Amino acid sequence: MLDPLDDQDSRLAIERLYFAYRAFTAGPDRLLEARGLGRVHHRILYFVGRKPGISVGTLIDTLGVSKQALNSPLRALIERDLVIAQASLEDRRVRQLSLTEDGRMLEARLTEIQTALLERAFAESGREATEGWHTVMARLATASHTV
Amino acid sequence: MLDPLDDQDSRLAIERLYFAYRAFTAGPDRLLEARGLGRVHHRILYFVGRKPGISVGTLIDTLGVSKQALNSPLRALIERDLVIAQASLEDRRVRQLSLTEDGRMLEARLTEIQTALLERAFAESGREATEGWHTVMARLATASHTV
DNA sequence: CTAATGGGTCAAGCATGTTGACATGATATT
DNA sequence: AATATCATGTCAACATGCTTGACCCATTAG
Repeated sequence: MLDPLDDQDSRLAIERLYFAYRAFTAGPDRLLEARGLGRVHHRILYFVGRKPGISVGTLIDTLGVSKQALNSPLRALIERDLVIAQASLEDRRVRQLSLTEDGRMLEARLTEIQTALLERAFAESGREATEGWHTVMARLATASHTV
Repeated sequence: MLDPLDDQDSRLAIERLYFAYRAFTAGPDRLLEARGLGRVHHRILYFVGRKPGISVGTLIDTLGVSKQALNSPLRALIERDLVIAQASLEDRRVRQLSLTEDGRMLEARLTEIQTALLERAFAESGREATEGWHTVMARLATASHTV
């Protein structure tokens, strides 16, 4: 086990996570802003890219927003031909969302910005540190369920 | 050097950072909401706690918001006797901010929530992983300056 | 004395979120 | 066939939190 962290160490960890996250979102934010898009659009692009054919309802649950909050940015993405909605074959009430070619390109660029940042930090830190990072982050990422 | 990350690994890292940060802010958010306070209030409490006697202008720069955006939440904290503003002795235009006893207590509780989360993840991950986490995060946290 | 500075405040505007209510078409139930 | 339920879309009203612009006061610098 570890020694208990003193106040200084705790705050150091808090600040590192805080500023790391800021750095992590700053790049995509700039690119999105140039197109008149925001973080919601980014999250939509990301999750639709992750799960092509995802339904609107599932997307709402994933993002944790109301359908009204989702509607406007989603419509914007569809109008810009970044996302396409197709009625499901099994249940035609359900609209299945997926990225268009343009959508895939934009999503890839956004993800790449973040990937580059992470990859660089990993490369500079070495394999062991990278593995440690993943170990800790995996626990943190699931902490919300257990608290 | 590391092998270049494939798409899967990159997305895993992105998602871990995303969800870890969500878990990290969820606890304080709940406590703050119960008092009618928001994240801005938290950040003010945090940075004033970090740098007692900090001026309003410096706080504005640190948080990266306009003075109008800072004004209302700061006033709320002062009215609730969590923060106290005193004219500087050298320059009486400058208001030096610090936490009251109540402010220190609330700030400590908020920080403790995050500390507990981090400390637990560190403890479960072991010393080496914790060091690796710090190594990577330190680089990420400063990445914004170099990009 | 005058200009610049630190800070406060009012106003208008925009973005993003919420809840409520209602519409529509498709599927499920009886 | 009639009806209920479901997935989704949309309009409206409202709250919040941010922005910029403009103007104020008190204090300090020149």
